[in-house]
Amino acid sequence: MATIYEVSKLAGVSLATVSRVINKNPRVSDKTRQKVLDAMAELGYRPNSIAQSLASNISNSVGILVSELHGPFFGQMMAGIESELRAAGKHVIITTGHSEEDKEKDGIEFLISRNCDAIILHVEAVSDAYLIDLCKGKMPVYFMSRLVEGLNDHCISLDNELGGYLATQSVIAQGHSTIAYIAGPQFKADAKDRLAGHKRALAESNIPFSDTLYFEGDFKETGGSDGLNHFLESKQEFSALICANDEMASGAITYARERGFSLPKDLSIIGFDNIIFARHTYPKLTTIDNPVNLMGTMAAKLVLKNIYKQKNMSITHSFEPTLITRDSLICKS
Amino acid sequence: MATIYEVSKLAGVSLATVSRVINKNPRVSDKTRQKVLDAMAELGYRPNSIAQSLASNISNSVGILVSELHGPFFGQMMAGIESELRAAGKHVIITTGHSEEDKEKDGIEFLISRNCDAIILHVEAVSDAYLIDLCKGKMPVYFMSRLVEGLNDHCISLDNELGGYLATQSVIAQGHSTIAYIAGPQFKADAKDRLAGHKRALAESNIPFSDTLYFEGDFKETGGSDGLNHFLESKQEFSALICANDEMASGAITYARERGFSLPKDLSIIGFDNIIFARHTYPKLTTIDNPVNLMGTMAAKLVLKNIYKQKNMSITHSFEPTLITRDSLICKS
DNA sequence: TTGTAGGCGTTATCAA
DNA sequence: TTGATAACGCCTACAA
Repeated sequence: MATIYEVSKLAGVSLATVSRVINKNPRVSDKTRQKVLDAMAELGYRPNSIAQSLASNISNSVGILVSELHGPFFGQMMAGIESELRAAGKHVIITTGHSEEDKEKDGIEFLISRNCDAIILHVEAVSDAYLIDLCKGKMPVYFMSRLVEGLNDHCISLDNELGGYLATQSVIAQGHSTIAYIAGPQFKADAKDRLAGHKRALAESNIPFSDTLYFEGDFKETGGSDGLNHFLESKQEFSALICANDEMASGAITYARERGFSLPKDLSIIGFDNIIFARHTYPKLTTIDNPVNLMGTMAAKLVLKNIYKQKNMSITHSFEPTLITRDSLICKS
Repeated sequence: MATIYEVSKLAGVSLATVSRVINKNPRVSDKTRQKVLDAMAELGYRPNSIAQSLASNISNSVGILVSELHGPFFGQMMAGIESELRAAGKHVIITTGHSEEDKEKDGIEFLISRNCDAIILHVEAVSDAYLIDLCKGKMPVYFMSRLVEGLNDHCISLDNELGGYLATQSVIAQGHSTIAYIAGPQFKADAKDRLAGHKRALAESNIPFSDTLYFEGDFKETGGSDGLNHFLESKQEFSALICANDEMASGAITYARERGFSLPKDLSIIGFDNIIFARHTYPKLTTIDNPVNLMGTMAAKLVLKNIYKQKNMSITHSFEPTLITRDSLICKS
């Protein structure tokens, strides 16, 4: 592979001049620039990004930590981040945390050791205190889908409490008053917030929150089936089921049918996140939209603005969920 | 951040010695090694991976190009690749090609300019000739889910023809003889192979292939609904529908119900890929399993073996699809 | 507008 | 077993 040195020789100019045209420094005469460009083309020259990084202390890469690489939620998020960053010539280094504290810390270490210019984290298991500490370090850190106290400027987050409220309010509006709730893992902030919103909506309508109609799931399909099974075993009456995410709602729908339910007549179900697949359940899932793709691009813009000093980036830190009405939630008969 | 130089000073040894302990070179006395280790700990030293890369010409990163970051198929694939590579201390740089020739080439360029040690490609739009040419270059290249003529050692692929055959054979075995087929985009090799398998099974049972029962979809949900709509409009009779992937099958299922079908009684449907969600359609989707996650780890192992010279890596280049029986395919009544 | 020279933090080749 | 010292390919004052 040709180096800057060979280009300079062929073009008959100095290293510095070649470097200038590579970096689009305007202080080069058009004539010289053309000579250099020609030489680069002739040699098939490509800058060595590693050497650039070492010399400039900028790696043009941003680290991303997500819980999982698969799954509709993270897919949308990564797609949003990557497309925005890629368009700016930055690349993403992606790793996973699997929602486990050790693995998340491990992943962060990994990213830091890779000399990213910044890292965007979707962490769930690690504590706020740890993150606050992390932010004191040299590596710029940003958070997706998580609001860390005192670090608002570093966060792109969804108002999960409002989403939880919206879901429950919609259910109540359809005349339901016996409502089961399958929550996400309560060590996850968004799961906790959604539950809080649920309780607020309940309280607002003077419906007591009942422990026997509450189940803590795992945010996966199994959480939905396990939860529903739990409620069914307990012989509680309920006409609606709220799931803290769409995967659990899918699991619940599938399981409900296995148990002989006719949906949505026998049971109304609402989800959360509006993953792509939500419109392909039967009945089509009524859910709360989580604009995670948009939030991904926003996180990327935040990095572009703060780290790479790009202008004209208007940042929205906080997003609001909205109700998506489909067929799985109907009036209580 | 501390450098190797500061460590050497604190430990009272030379740069070279510190470098040796970093690289686990055994030609260092235990005593010296300990001194160095202590110094590193005291300074919180972390090797600068960029400098390492520049000096050693190894970046410890492998580039991945997938069509999309979202979507159940690519999620599984990336998860497989990443977990295997990450365990070996390598990192992945992920970018997208969107199944468009220009963008795929662009992504490959991008990855090459990033000095990856190798790249793993899931490309669909680019020609075999281009890939063969690419392989002549300096960058080691591997292919996921695609068999390039003459580059078998570089490929991890699925026998799509067999999968297509299996699907159709299963449908025929259930007594169906009027069978509609929604294919994937025919510029994609796997879509073409699946169709070939379909035709072979048809021929084997002396069922003529009918153009009027063929539709070329887009591998997305819309392909399923569009295709089914097309067949319905054409007033053809058919008792079974084969979709070349699960997303299209989902779309078809949803659309069939909108058109008043009772599934699977009125229409049997089979998919391909066995994405996670396939068990949550209604009826649960009978499909062909595509072990893409496993194939991802295999691609990673291939790189680990060939590029990073890891031992004990047994490689399987070719995978076989299997039938997954659920509820969407039943006997012709 | 262009060139010179030092430095970025390691690895690797020789010697010792 | 250890230590000098020259790469690695590029950026960036500083000088001209």
